[in-house]
Amino acid sequence: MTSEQGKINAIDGPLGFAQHDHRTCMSEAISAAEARCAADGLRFTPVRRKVLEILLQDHRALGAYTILDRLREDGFGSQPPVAYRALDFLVTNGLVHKIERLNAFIACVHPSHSHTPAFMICRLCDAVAEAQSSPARGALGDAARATGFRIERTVVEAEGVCPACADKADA
Amino acid sequence: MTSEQGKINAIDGPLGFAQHDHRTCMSEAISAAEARCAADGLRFTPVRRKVLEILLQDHRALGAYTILDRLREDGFGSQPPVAYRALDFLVTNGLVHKIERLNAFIACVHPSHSHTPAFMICRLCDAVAEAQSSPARGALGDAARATGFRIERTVVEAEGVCPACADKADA
DNA sequence: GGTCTCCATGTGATTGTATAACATTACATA
DNA sequence: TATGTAATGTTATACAATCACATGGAGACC
Repeated sequence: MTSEQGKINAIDGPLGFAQHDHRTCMSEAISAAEARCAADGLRFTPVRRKVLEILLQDHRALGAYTILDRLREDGFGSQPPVAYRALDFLVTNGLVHKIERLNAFIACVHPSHSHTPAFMICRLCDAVAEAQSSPARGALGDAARATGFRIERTVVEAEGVCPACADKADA
Repeated sequence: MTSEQGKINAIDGPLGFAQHDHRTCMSEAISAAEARCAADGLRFTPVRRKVLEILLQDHRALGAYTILDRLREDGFGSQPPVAYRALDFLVTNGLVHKIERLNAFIACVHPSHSHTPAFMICRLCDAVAEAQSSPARGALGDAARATGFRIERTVVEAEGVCPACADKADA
């Protein structure tokens, strides 16, 4: 992205740690989710859509009760299971990821293809960036094979300092 | 280290899924913790020792409130901060690890040298085995370098089925 | 020996996260 | 319209974590 356009397009802050055009990003993600659910015979109901929208709007990890508050503001049910069930659906179908370290949830940045996500979490500003990982190919995979453990799912989360916060610290 | 008879001398890799001599394992771990604290000028107080003993006894991940119950049984304070503060100390100094996926804690199997632990968690019996990892050397490390993210700590946890439970399923 | 300070411990209260159990509604389709 | 199923709603509660503040002991210092 060019420097001039970067400024213009960077209306809504970082996707992970980088600037991006947020308006199109959000509508595209919703469309992708609709397509995905239609293709797989899943029901993209109002609550589920709303929860995904909430997560896409902020583009950061939100706790379940923050999500619940926003659901209430929009006239949906306000009891915990309402949020948790929607989150379950979205996580199960790869549209949202849970950040275990934060007990929080974040919209997936490329929900189209199945993947093994890894996350970088800034301990100063709580920004979260999604990356790829393949932990089953490294030392962990070796250990699993050696002991006969069958890996079904992995959690890979790195905690540290994002570029923006590192710059601030320098200044 | 000198086990009297050969029945269970299997001090092999992932302690979680393998048999091992538990009595010596426990006393050795406590001694190691004592030595470590003495060397670093840390206070290995009764509560902290007790919490480590509780975790070593079970050799599995325990929730904070389970630990708290056992502390109470042994005459220690019974309010959450008592357990959490001891756990903070033990985690900070590498004697105990937190399993984010389970919101639970487990004693480290080799607290002597600093390391980047990875865990294999059986979703059927909740057994946890500790292994080594080096996620900063793989795809995650590449992503971090590319974006300028400075990794300080990583969480690597694999969920799946342990050998014992897989055998049961076959039978 | 005093006393001061630091740190650990203890307690009560509160906030946040997650699920159990059950009632009701919406929807497809037979 | 009747029926089965999935989704939603509600109450209540269990589990996880932190805040605020009081107490007490060990060591440093005069």
